[in-house]
Amino acid sequence: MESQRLKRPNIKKIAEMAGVSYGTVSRVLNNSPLVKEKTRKRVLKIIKEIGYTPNPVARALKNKSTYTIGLIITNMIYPFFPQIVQGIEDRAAQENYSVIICDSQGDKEKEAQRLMSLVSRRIDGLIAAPIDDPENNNLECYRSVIKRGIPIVLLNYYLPIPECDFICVDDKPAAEIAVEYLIELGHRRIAFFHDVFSRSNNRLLGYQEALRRHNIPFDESLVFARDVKKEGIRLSIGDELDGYNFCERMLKLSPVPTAIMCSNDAIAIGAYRRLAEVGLRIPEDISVIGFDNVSYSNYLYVPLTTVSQPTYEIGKMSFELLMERIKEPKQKAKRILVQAELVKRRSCGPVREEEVIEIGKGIEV
Amino acid sequence: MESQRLKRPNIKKIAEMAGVSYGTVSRVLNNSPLVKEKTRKRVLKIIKEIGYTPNPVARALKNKSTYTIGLIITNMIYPFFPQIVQGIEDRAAQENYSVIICDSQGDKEKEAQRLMSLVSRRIDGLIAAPIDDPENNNLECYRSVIKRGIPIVLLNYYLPIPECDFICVDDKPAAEIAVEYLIELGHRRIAFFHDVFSRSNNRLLGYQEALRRHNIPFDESLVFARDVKKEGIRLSIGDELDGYNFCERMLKLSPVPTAIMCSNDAIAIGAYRRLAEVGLRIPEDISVIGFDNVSYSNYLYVPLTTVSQPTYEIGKMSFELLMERIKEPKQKAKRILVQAELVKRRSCGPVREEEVIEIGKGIEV
DNA sequence: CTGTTAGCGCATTCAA
DNA sequence: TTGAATGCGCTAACAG
Repeated sequence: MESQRLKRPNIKKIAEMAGVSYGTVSRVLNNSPLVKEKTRKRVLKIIKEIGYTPNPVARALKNKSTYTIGLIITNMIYPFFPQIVQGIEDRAAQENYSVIICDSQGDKEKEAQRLMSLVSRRIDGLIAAPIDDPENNNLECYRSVIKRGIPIVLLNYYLPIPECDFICVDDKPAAEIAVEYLIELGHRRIAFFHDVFSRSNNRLLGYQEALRRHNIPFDESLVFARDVKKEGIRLSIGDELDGYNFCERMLKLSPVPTAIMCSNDAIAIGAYRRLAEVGLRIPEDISVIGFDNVSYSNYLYVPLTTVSQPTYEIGKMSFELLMERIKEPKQKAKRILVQAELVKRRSCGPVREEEVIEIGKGIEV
Repeated sequence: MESQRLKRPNIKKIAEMAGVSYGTVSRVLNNSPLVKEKTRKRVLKIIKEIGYTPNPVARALKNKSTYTIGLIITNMIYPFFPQIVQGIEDRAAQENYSVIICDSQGDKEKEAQRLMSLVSRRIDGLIAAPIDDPENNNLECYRSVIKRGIPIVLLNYYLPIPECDFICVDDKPAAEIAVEYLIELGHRRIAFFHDVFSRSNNRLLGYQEALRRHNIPFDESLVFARDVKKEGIRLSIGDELDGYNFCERMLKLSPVPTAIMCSNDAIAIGAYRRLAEVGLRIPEDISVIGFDNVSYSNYLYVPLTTVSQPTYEIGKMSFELLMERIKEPKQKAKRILVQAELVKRRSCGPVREEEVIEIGKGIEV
């Protein structure tokens, strides 16, 4: 049963070798000023010589702090997350924290299981992107984490728990700026392609706000979304297909919209594909804007204008938020909205003069 | 200094409430048969009532096993990794293991630092995708991990440490099959676009092997690679630009190759872009094959034929390899090569009859 | 400044 | 079948 781990030197061994008590070694390790410089030097020398590192497990048992945080995300595959994780991990490493990664894969049971596992592991804090579904999330589980005294920084999706900090990109103005850009180019009939996340609702709000500001009536038939009731909540994987399908449906509208605002780049690339099949040129016939600025968006056959989120930075900030809260557990919860930025490339152009778009001369498929 | 953690019930508390000694509670927790059924029931009831979970920190201190593994990868952003991580994490969770994630970002110092941190945390094992550079890796650090008695499963890049297991996609035959497919379509002048990883050397080998088998002489001028000496080893980020540049250079060749084998999809999309600019049609004028089968590859303006690696499965397998080794530390190291698969889409077609390709009628850029 | 010692929560051995 | 006691490696309080 006992694992085959090698016997590692411990504090007693060091003490013995240095000819001091192990309390003294502990003081050296913790930079206590109550050690004579000479003794400290001697102890440090021995420590270096045999490559001793204090056992964090024992330390954690004593201190009730594991120097470990949990990170739970909805899906690594979604291109938003890897950089976030990178930002968190990088910042955490600087502070000697380790990050336990958990991927709920959008599955409520998995999320609950991971949450309990993390709690039982005595993590010092949690950064969590909860499952983005108001009707089917693990709110109570998250509450119980807080009740256990473990601070939480929420990412992307807010849960109504007053003790939690929250960080997210400010989607509404981001989308608003993007749509406004289209309007300035003369577009008035702008479609909106939706994914299943509530964040894209905020983007929709931004879209509507931009229209309102320019006195363009909101036309619900221009908003395309997956039918969650029929198809169930699925993760973002496969948004390309959604974009493709939305576009197909959109092209049956009359008149055809002259621009599309997509709630992510995967949707945009799906739309691109359908437009190409049908022979519509971007941006001459139709303009497209994406969201996320994924790496390939600049290399589509027409480089995509898209909204860029500072993902690495968000990761870094969320770790810093968590640190603050670990240090000051009682401070008022913060809600941080990060500004995104419109990256203008070639997929948007002035609206066409003529209204009628001819369809059907496209690439053979 | 002491963190504000809530006092959690411990084994003594349970014992007290159940009216037994805490040794008995421990036995219940560890499914010892030396407990009367009635006592067990009573104890379990109390445990459930107050939601007690044993403290894994204390347990680890006692058992010398933390039920934690380390995972170190070269870069989350590289699309290969997220699914690997997902596979590992998912499988680990099933076995009650936690995964500490580390991202070296291709930086040798970071990798060394993470490695030491992981070791000092007493992880039970390590899955590592080491920095892929024969002249500048942390071989000695990895050796010292092994010396500490911590087993390692190597991912992607083999380090000459006999105790390490190894798992990777079998790149050579994968590329070979892809190139063979092009040859069967009649192509004889096939370019190869390289990234900076040693794995793509194996793909190059596969390319050469396929040529050899069909008596096509290898022409070095058809192989395009970034000049690592001049530009330094950089991570895969930005491969799109490489693909674009390679393609630009390739198009100056005379005669222009009729097909391109790319060592990843990002390179392929960059090549696509350049081909579009110049008005070359895929696959009528030129065929393209990628590698990785990233999610968008099916949605390029011509769906990309590409080599698909079972990434999630590889993650899962690497965890299982590690488990085996933790249980049987002395067994002979395994080296597993996973087969990849060619996904045929629309980017490849029969070679053109005429040899001369006209360039310059492309999309205005 | 330094040595001694009492736990942290648990698994396990030894008695009973 | 159960209780008592020891120690895992460390920190911190106390005593000197």
